[in-house]
This record gives sequence, structure tokens and C-alpha cells, in this order.
Amino acid sequence: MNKLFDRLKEGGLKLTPQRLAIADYLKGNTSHPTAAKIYEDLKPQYPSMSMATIYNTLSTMAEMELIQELRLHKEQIHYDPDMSHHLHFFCRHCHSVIDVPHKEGIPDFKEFEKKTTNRIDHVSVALIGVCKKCLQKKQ
Amino acid sequence: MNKLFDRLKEGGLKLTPQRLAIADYLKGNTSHPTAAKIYEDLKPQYPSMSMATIYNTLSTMAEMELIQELRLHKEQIHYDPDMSHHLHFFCRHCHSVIDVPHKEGIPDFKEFEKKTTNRIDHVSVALIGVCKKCLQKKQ
DNA sequence: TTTATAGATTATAATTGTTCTAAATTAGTA
DNA sequence: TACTAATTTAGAACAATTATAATCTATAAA
Repeated sequence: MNKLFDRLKEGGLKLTPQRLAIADYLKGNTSHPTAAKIYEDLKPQYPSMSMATIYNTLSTMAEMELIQELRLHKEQIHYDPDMSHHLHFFCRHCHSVIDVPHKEGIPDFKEFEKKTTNRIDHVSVALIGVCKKCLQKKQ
Repeated sequence: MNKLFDRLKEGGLKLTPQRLAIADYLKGNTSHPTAAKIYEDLKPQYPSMSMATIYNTLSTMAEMELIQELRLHKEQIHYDPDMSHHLHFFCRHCHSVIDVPHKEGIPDFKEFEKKTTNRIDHVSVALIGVCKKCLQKKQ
């Protein structure tokens, strides 16, 4: 039913209503929510859920590589259940995050790894700018 | 003498010893220091200087596009006086930042801008991983 | 050289997202 | 049904950065 939840189960974790709620919330979600947004949206249905649970669950999921943490700015972490390779556009004004499919691909850094013997785990590309809506408002 | 300082002057700002010290510290500096590191290193010579002055000066310089703010992780901002287009490798363990020259160039996002009418101001590419030294220590 | 003042610096308080803590609760098992 | 280790919870702690308000100073005019 929910891949995220199944993977938590496979990881030997207890299946709590809170974890199911968060997994369901994230499933297919392309809005790149923050912990605060998830908390706000789940509050009506789970009034007792605390931020700590949300952070714990998200951290666990990120460690298990089921979701990614996007550190696009210093204010807040955004979470993305889409683990396929894609880029993000980040609006400096409204802080919205938009997926950017990439065809051409990011340049290859194998040479850098070989030359320097530093190990690259992840290449993060962020397009920083101002979104359509915010551009219109400013006029 | 110091380009950074000259540009502050041209911007009509007052030329204080603190600003000169920070400009001198950053000149040709490829270590990507944080505000705390700058504070620590300037303290012996300027014992009364406060963090606020450092943050104010760095913010001003960033606004004037004399230096870049690197938000590679949520803990701290790193500052880079090198405004030429290059990438950064960030070590998740020791938080060191290493410059990565790029030849091939970042893919072009003009098409994305045209299609979506979002405006891209800056493309930030961060290579996240573990540096040579930290890899050796772990063994 | 003195004075005036807008801008800069300072110490400290406030802010804010995230992490920690310790007590209470609960999922899964015997 | 009872046990126990994992989980949740509320609230405290934390740390980098920003804001505040008083003091100071670089600069220009008198």
C-alpha cells in the first residue's frame, strides 16, 4: 500500500499510527514540506503528536534513504520523498521549492574523486531565484 | 591595495578598522571561514570586536556581491571571497569546504526559466561527501 | 581645530529551527 | 495478560544568527 511504511516495517521498526500518518502524508507529495508544515497538517487528526516525533521519523527515513533532506537555506529543512535524481528550484521570497527534471545531467566528478581521494556521496544542485508568482507580485 | 576594502569605500561606507581587518582577513582566503572562525582569529588583535560587527560586515559585503555566503549545511554559513564561478566540496564529518574548479560547466537552465517564467539568479552546486583525511581516520 | 551627526560598533537579549531529556505510553512478543 | 524495549510526548536546551539600544567614531562642515 505505502512503500515508505513497508520499508520501515522491513527495517524492524514499530508500526505506530504516527509513523503511518507521516508516511501517508509524504507518499507522492511533491510540495517539499518542512517539519512544521507536516505538524500543522497532521494536527487536526493527531492533536497529541509532537514535533519530536516528526523530526525523529523524518530523520529515520532519511537515514534509511527513503526520503531526502533538502537544506536549501538556513531557516528550515525541506523533505522530499522523491529519491529519483532531480534538481530543485528555490524561491528566495516565498521559500517554495519546485522540482526541476534534468535531462543533460550534472557534470561528472569522478575525476575530482580520483585526483583528490575525497569521496562524493551526493551532488546537490539548487537553482536559487524568484518564482513566477513572486515576480508578478513585485510589479 | 585591498579590492574588498576599496569597494566598500566606493559604496560610501565608513572605513573602520574593523572593516579593514575583515577585508584583509578575507583577501585571497580560500579556507571558506565561518563568522565564528573570523571572530576567533581576529580576537587577539581586536579584542573588543563583536560578532555583530562581523555579521554586519559580511552581510554588507554579500549584498554588494563582494563575497558569497555558502549555506552548505544548517549549522553555519561559510564565506567565500572568490566570486568566480566554481563549485564546493563539503565534508560531512569535519565540515571543511574545498574549492572545485569546473570545466564542463553546469547544465543550462535557460529553458526552465523560459518555460516556467521563474527567474534563476544563482546555481549552487555542492558536492557532499567525506574528505580524504576523514576517510583515513575512520579506518 | 572643533563640532555635529549619521553611521558603526558593542554587549546583550531575542529569535528560531532543531535536538535532547526524562517520564509516560505502547507495539509486539512470550 | 503481562512484559519490555522502543516510541512518543512535553518541555527544556542548544546554537547560529538577528535585533536592540546605548555608546562611540569617521567624516565633513563650521
